[in-house]
Amino acid sequence: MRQTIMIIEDDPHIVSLLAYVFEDEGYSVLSSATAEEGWDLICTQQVDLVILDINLPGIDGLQLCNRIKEHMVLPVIMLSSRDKDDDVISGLELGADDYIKKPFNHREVLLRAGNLLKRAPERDETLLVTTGDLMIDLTKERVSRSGTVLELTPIEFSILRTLAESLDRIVSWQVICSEVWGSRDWEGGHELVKVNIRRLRKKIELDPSEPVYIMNAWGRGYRLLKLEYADSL
Amino acid sequence: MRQTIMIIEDDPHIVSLLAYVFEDEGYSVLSSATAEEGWDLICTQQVDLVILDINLPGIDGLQLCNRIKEHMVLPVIMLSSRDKDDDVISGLELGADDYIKKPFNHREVLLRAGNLLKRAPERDETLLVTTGDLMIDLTKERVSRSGTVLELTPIEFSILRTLAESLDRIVSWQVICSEVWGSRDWEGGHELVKVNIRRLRKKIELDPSEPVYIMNAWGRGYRLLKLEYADSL
DNA sequence: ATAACAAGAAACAAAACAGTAACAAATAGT
DNA sequence: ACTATTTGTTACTGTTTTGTTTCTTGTTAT
Repeated sequence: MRQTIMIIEDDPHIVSLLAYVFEDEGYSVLSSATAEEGWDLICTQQVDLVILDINLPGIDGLQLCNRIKEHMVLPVIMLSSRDKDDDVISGLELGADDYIKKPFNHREVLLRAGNLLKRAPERDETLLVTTGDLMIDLTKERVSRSGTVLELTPIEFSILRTLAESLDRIVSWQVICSEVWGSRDWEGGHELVKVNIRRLRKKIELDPSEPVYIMNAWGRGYRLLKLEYADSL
Repeated sequence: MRQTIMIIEDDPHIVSLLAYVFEDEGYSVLSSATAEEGWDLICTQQVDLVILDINLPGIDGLQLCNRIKEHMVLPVIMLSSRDKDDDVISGLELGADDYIKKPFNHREVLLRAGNLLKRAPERDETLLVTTGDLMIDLTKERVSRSGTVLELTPIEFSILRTLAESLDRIVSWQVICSEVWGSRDWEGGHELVKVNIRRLRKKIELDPSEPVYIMNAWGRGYRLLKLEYADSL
């Protein structure tokens, strides 16, 4: 899903420059010359980030920023030619996430925007764990690999959740046992985990005999590896 | 719980100004004039945010930022007198979360720091011990040398952890025994430690017959030496 | 220098462990 | 009640780890 940048700025040159830069990087761009129109667009369209000039005719950028922050969770970058510290400060105090002074370098804008967007999705979807091509949605209890949904049984999912909650850290079979089955007579616990790990691997690993996600740490337990994602979804 | 700001900056005036400002707002402050010392503090102390000068003697701020971002989740604000766009950009590209140019307004620094901390409320509990090219991640239970992961057995790791927790100090074989095996009949304990130290060295030392990391203190025990890092990762 | 002792090295067997498969019991859907 | 799926149990195999022993090398103190 492409992310959308909303540019609110009355200087058409700046708008077209920014639009060009962001579209070139694969973003969708919306723009508006006034705060009023911008607000309407923000409310009706799917917007992921707002770039907002301080100097606007009518309602100014600071007021709009304030309004945005009161009503929604949405990153805002303020833009200003005024070089006074006061503006930076009032902008940030009103909740702006970043502040860039004109004239700006377009690479800097891109990077700062990217920075904010990187962080944004983790905020509301805190319960999504990803590693490599694997996506584990702990809220919806759904697991997918490269987009295709994997059907896990309750116990399989429960084990995967336990591992995902300690992503990249080793989880002993004792911990898995207590997380998945609650208190349980420990006899056979080790075996149980072994067998179910195998069943889980059969479903989530491309080649279960050469596991990539669930790795064994000899004598210590299992670890769901944190992998950087390949560029496929 | 008070949040801790780490300031890495070689100009003592700036350090004391920032320290004053942040402490006044209720933060705890740690500081260091060099990247090396700063890194050690970040690894061993609970730090929530780093303010990092670009110009530092020895290893510079950009390199340290890079290293931090590779190993932990921790917001970084770069600080620089250089006003060139290139610096801003390379700082942000290396993963810095924000960038402030000197001279700065102290309110602005506070607000930007507050912004980052708001977003990253959970403290990443990375307990990292480094010496030379060795990295021992006590949280993830993972050891790497120059970036490559070393596979240690439970006992090997347990010994290394014991030594790492007393970095640069001598640990007797009695202490190793009780840390690794718990209470144990002491017969053969000395031999056990000897053999397993050897096994450990075989894996972590480049040349096990010429150990660099784990040194023997004759008649007293072993010591994991604290080495300054080569600039290789 | 040399005895006394600590540490390094190598080899071996026992124990612990992970992976695998097959099968029985429990559970849910029809 | 019957079938399919899920879950628990047991058994087997090959591998890795670990404790023990023995021998060699190196260090310290007399």
